[in-house]
Amino acid sequence: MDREIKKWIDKSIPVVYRCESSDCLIILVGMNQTGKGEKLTKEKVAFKTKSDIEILDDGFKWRKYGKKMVKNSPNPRNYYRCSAEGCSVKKRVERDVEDPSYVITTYEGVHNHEGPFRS
DNA sequence: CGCATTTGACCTGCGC
DNA sequence: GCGCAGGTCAAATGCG
Repeated sequence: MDREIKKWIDKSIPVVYRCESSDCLIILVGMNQTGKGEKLTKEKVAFKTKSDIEILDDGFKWRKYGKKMVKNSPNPRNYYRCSAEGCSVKKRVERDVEDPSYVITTYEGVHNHEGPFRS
């Protein structure tokens, strides 16, 4: 995680928000190309939340498409994708290295459709 | 019956 | 140019 954040900092300027009222950390990363001359504009949002399970249902239907073991942490990393058509939003879920009780959920992209309402 | 999930392999990108 | 790491895809299986 630390290395990844460093990577983001190296390529863009991340904005970090902290939820003092609860155990969560929100990191907004606006990836604007800085040195390539291109105009790549990707947005990445990482949520670090204290949770027992890694399947945080945020109202969308996610389809798991991959699992990977990162060297940085002994924990596996899960890759999810929005099941809606035309919606290429990707979600990455992994546990915190220092605090296994924390789950780091990273969203990439924006939903081009209205998400299913969950009451 | 349909769809989501699972695991391993393959491919691409970046670093050295 | 090669090696490593990360990310993605695809086929089979299980469950709803």
